Amino acid sequence: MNTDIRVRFAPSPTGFLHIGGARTALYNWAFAQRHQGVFVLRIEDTDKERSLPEHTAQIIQSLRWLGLTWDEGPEAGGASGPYLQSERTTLYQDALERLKDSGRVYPCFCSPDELNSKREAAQAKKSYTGYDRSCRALLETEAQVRIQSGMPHTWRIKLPLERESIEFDDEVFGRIAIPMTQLDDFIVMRTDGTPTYNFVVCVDDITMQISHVIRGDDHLSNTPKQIMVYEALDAPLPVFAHLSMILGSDGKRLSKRHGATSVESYEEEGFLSDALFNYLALLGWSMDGTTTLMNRKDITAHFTLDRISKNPAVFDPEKLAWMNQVYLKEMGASAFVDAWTPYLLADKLLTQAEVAQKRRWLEGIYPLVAERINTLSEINAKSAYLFGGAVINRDDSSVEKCLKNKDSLAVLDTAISLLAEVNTPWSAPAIESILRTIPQQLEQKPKFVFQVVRVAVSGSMVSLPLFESMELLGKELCIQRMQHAQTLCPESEACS
RNA sequence: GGCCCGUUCGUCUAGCGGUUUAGGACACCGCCCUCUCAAGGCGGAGGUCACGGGUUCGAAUCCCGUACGGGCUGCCA
Repeated sequence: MNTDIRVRFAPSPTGFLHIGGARTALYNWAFAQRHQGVFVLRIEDTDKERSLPEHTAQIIQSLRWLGLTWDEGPEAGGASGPYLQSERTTLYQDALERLKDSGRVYPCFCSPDELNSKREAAQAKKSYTGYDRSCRALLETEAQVRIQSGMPHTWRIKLPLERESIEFDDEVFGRIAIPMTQLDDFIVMRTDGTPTYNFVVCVDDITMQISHVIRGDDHLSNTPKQIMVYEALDAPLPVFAHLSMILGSDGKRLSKRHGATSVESYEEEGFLSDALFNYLALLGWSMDGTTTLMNRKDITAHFTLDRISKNPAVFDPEKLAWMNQVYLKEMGASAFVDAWTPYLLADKLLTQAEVAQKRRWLEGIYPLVAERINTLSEINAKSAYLFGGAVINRDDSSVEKCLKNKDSLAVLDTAISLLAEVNTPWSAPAIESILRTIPQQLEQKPKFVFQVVRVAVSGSMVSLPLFESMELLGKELCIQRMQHAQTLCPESEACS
């Protein structure tokens, strides 16, 4: 393991794992894998109001499901813990003390109201809205007196005013330069003694020795501020790589109104971890412009920061669906049945014991259904008729079109009598060769004959392949269903 | 308002000054296959590379503007 390469994913447990967060985690993970580095999971739970332990559990579950395992973090441990920000307060205190000792921060006694009115005034004049640094001019003795007297105060970082600009090289965006005039002496410690985000994130990344900060580009503009913290703490700068955001189909930030946004919901809808992984990897990164199907190994073998796109990417559910089918068709019968089982149980199609007992039979459904679905959640609807008894629900319009025909009864009569005589193994090819004799026998079109049998046996004009379905149903059930279907047919001309 | 960033088929992208009549994938259309639906095979349509100026023998590729979109500008993260 290359311990010089250390990356992290730092979600706030204020909700489930978002698709965008998952991609950020994935890129960090892939980068760590590529360089045999260390992937750290850190939970940014400083927002007491919105942070919930169950959200942390949910995020952890989603990361695991996607196969994004971490080397250090909750449940994994590690030498640079704790990995919950709420348990790291002494680290932030220590860092602040160091900044006080080195004179890189100063106390600010301006009240929020004061600050607000200053800001509003500046806004009205359309001039610089940052802090005017009035408390920076305070004599240290005066500041001490005020602190001693218990006057509420924050601590602000003392920016190096002599600098013209702060510049850094982003691995994705290239060189970024921000004029010093755009930066202010931002607060690092609040009146209540809690540290602010731009301070904590730096202390954490420094103490965790993060070498590459790979995160959303909403932090691009925050980076210069954070560089100031690194410098004040005399810490070496990490490499920065910012990821543009993921958008919905309308070009706006991906949100609830675009449909599912949580990794959890994609799992529930029956997307495969491998497929979501592949899709997310390609949402903003490409290996060569032509390869679209890549497994985890392919991705980690080729993943480089310089091939990450600067453009925001629109999340395309249709392409994900297509990709999921590709993976469904490749996963194999056994894995398929395993993945399907929770859905079988949920819809009470089978019990756990029946699943085990009928495993081979269930595996037989795989090749029929895999190329007809996009997600696991669609399997039950497509295959429900394979689970019923002699009497099944039939789709009204299918009955109308196929069974109410004057020739339907004759078709079923013939089919039943021919199939009843089968004493070779009940197989799809055998069934097919028998049924194929009916059209010429009755002088009907093959399509008509097969559709009548299909509706009789499956209940619908649209079903999985007919002969294979009949094989799976077994001889008895097929005949019983056809007999029941006959009760829905009008009397044939021959009989009337 | 200020600053920062982005802009190649509907979508994801390839492209890093000449090999480009801009390539691939999803979606779309047509044909073939066919017991339905799919899947698969073959083919097609779709981009004045946001726009306008430069630089250059030559620009999607470099530079400058404009437009549009996004981010930051909090004692939120």
